[in-house]
Amino acid sequence: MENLFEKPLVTVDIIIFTVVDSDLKVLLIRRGVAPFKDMWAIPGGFVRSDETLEEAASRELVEETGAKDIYLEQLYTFGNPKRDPRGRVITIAYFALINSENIKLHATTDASEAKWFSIYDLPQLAFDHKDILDYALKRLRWKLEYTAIVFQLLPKRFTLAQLQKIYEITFHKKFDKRNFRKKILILNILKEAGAQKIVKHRPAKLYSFKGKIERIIEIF
Amino acid sequence: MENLFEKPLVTVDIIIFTVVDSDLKVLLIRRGVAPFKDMWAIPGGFVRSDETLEEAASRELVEETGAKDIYLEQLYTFGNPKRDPRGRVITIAYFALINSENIKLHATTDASEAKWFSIYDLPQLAFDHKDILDYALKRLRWKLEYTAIVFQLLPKRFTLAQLQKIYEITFHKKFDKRNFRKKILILNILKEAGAQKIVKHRPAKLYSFKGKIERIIEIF
DNA sequence: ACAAAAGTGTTGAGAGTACACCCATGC
DNA sequence: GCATGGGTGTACTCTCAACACTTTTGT
Repeated sequence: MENLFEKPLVTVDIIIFTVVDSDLKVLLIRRGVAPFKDMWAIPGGFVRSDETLEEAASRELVEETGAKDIYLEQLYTFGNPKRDPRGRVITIAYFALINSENIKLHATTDASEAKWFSIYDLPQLAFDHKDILDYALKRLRWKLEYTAIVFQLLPKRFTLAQLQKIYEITFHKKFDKRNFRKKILILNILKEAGAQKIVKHRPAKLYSFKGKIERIIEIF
Repeated sequence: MENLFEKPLVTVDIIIFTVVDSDLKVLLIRRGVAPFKDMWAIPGGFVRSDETLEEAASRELVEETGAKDIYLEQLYTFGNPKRDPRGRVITIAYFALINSENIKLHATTDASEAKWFSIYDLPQLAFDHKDILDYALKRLRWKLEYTAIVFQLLPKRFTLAQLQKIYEITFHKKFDKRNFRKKILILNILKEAGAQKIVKHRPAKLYSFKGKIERIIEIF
């Protein structure tokens, strides 16, 4: 009866999404220890007693990617008593969006153990991490549809084609170019920011996101 | 350094909403012990080591209201290290929707200590429970707007006026009767289910929700 | 001149909004 | 017959989806 109220371990896991090479990717790490040794897993770690959950997630994010000031949002808390064979571990999952520019700057952390995987071509995952990832993907799609979160996946200046590409990748379907551009531009959230250089075809206009990002994302 | 990784306590808290007397209400309990003795708080309790988080929430729900098979959904996890003055307590908040019929059946649990409060007229709350409640209300509004969750707040058979009333209460504004009815009926999710009796005016048609509730609610 | 991607408008269908009167019942 | 809430239709606006050709640049 006593251990019925035993304290669980509490971790945060972070699903880190990015779009590179026309593909939606997620960062996974290879486990060095049992259980699930050598399998791929979502990065995470224990919550320290002096930090908030968001601080814990943010700290793990910096440890894995070196990237600071990244969009981070709490996803869901997974607490099935059997999810970790070693004992009760409750994990608060976060998801993070990082743009391809930041990746290139910081891809050097522990490179032998961390790798970007296409969301459409995943290895087998440790624990219940496949469920967590499925949930994260659902949330990402929803957020792209109903909020202005997409700009977290883009560099400061981008073309409308890049923007459209992100939607096509995450929703796994094509959109009509004219309708897409009309829909975005009518929102009046972009401002023109010069033009591409050094391309071997007609250079596209560059845009940047006008609003304070926080303001628009707060739809939820 | 050792207690930096001390295990936190983990609780679930449940925000239980209902609509009665043309008002949106939430169930609160009066605390019998310090800290915040005699203040009102969201019901909750510790997660046992053999149960899932949802089972813990469901168990607390039964303990507070006696009601089973109630709609329950995970809301958010609150883990600020200072949220409980006694030490680190992480709480996974759930929210539940219960219809007024069920309330009347089970309002007898520990009645001196539990009470329904209008969401628009709340007492001061213990801990960070006001934040949790604000968050729950946002989620409820969002869900009402974009999912078929409203039927969880209604008895099996209901009138369109009752349905409209719930929207007016939670969004705190009036809707046009003709447009509202058109919008609902065109969705083709209701079926007629007889008529009211014993009313002192023209009796309204009763409707019931056609779909499997789970199917439609899964929008998120 | 050709390859490659950028850029641009119109039409039709459906959804949302505004708005006011008659109907069925109990007393 | 009157008080109470129930029930109904139309016209306008706006948003969304379908659809194909011209423009600019580098080679």
